[in-house]
Amino acid sequence: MSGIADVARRAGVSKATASRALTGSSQVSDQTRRRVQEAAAALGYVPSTSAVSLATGRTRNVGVIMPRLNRWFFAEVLEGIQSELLSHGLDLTLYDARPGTAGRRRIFEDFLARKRFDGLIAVALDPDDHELDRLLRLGRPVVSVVGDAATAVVTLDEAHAAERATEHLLALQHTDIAFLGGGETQPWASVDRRRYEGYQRAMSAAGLPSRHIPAPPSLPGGYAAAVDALSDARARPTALVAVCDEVAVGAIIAARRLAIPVPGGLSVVGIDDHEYAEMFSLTTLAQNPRQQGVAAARMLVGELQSPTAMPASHVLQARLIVRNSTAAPSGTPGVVVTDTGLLDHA
Amino acid sequence: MSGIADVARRAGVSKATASRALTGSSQVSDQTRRRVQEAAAALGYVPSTSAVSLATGRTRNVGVIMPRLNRWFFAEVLEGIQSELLSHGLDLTLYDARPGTAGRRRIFEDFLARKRFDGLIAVALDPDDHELDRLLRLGRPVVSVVGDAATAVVTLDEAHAAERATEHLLALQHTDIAFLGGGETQPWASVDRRRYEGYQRAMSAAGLPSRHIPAPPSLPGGYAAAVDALSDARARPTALVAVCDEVAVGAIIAARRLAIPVPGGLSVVGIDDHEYAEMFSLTTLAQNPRQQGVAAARMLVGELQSPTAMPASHVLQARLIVRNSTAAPSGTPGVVVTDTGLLDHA
DNA sequence: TTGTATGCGTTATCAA
DNA sequence: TTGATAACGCATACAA
Repeated sequence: MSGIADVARRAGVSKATASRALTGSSQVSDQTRRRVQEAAAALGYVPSTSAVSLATGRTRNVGVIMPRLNRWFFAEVLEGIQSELLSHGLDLTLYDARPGTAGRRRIFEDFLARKRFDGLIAVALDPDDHELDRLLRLGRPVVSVVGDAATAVVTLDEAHAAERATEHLLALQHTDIAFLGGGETQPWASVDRRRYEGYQRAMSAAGLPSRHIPAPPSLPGGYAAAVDALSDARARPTALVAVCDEVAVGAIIAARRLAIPVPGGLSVVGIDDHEYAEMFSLTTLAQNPRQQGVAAARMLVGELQSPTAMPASHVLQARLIVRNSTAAPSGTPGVVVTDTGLLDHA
Repeated sequence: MSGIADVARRAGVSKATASRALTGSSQVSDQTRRRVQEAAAALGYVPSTSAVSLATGRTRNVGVIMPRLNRWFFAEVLEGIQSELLSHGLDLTLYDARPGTAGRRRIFEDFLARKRFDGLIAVALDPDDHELDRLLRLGRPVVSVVGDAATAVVTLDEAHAAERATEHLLALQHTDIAFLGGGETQPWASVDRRRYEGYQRAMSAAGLPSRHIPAPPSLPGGYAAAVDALSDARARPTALVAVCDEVAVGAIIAARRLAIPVPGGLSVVGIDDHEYAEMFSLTTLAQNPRQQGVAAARMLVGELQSPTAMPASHVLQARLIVRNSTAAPSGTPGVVVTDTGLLDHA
């Protein structure tokens, strides 16, 4: 409850020197600085954030806006951002902008305009033109995680990740490879689209036709779509590139249910290296969303400390982790697929 | 960029009336109010939050503190809180206070003390005495989601939920029922402990011994623990009460891997009604964390609008959803367990 | 190195 | 109903 005036009085100095001693900015003699600090500690002085903001124009707060919270990727990114901001003494205010909701409109029209933050991190926001405009007109630095810039950006090379996932299957001699994920008709999330493009690129480079099986981006979504797509033994592909690990795991569970051995009868590769990937022996292209959060926060903090031209770009590459959900298609000469799906070179 | 002075000038009134007209507090003639509002709209006037806070002492912001973000329960609660706050025009600042970390200490020592919020929502925080003290001394209303009060609280009746889960199995004639979850030695999360107590209560009421199988509170955790505990066919229980659905699903996957039919050879009941529950036909005691978030936010907002004595308590009861992961133990007279696990009365 | 005085953008008090 | 003016709690330009 005590203000800087109290601290100043107790230390026997003016408010101005007290302020200087505590913010560490200007020149203050070591002795008085110590006295002021002791007084502040003794009184349990905590500066009023609103007064500081009003006087300095800085909030010491960062906004984070994302389309949802309850998916592995988003939660991980958020934790990464949070921990990095924490270490800089910055607060985090969160905006949950689910696409197509009134809440999202409200956020863009009202909440962001309050500019309660020094900078903004947008995670997989996929803003439309109007929203992007709003974002940029804020006059605050913006860093995106996932997305195609216009702002500074930290992102996985989505297309390349999917391309390499596909190439992994191609190298195993698969030719009938389907992409599992993405919507049926409604507009795709940009991430899904880019991953699909990577898959297509690899397929056409191999002279093979693409094949798309729509699936909602969740484990149950992948499960349901896979149960459907895999039931017809004659028509089903020998391998799947899943849009993400959750969908991939859903597909593996579906295969088990249909008594299709993985990887003996079906290979599945994901993208993410999700928390569940190891348990399901899922071959995947690993990314590290937590690290992306940290990187984005760090980028923003740097920009706040010393403003630059901005639009930096930080593109990360996924790392292939081969586990036991991928193998050569059955019948491939030179390899034997055992019961347990282990691959033995004959 | 334009302030209330600009609005006042454009409307031809003083700053004071402009403020009154916009905040809607005092008496202003309809005509001037309209003029002021038009001026504000024309200028795109947005009040400075720090100035408002400094003048009023209110931040129009709510703090949310939770021990983690990347679990279904927490993400759902957070989404519920967020959406409710949004509809009241309140901002949300998030504190990720993972137990035992330096970050958590920093949050309690520094961040909360800044009092950037009018009130606080603590989700499954399990604060120790020192932390609780800090929380209460803040001089701001605190609402907990999950937890044993000292603050106002919105919570599931955890013990009763577990008790009913156990009773469901007892009614099916199970006698060898184990509790899956909770730590080996390290202090349990309070939720886990309370659920275990509910299980114990039902077991001893039935004159049966309790049996505890430790498992980390995650799907892979439940899987690993169940694989371990179920391998010995003679020693394994006929039914499991899982501490939560994620652990329950892990156990179901483990059972499938061990070729133990569910529910034919093993019944599993969870608590939550997680996103995955339906896909795995999991019998469970449903709670609605999103709704709990909404309720907590609503409670806090009410308290902010008209302060009361506080410590209200809002205890919710779980709802039993019987799916297909529970059945009578094999060999029970009067029932036949079919291949697919469907229960037929003979 | 320190103190004085002013500004930050509102709301709130007091007169008119 | 309205207007002038004083807080709100701090940082900072300027003067000493």
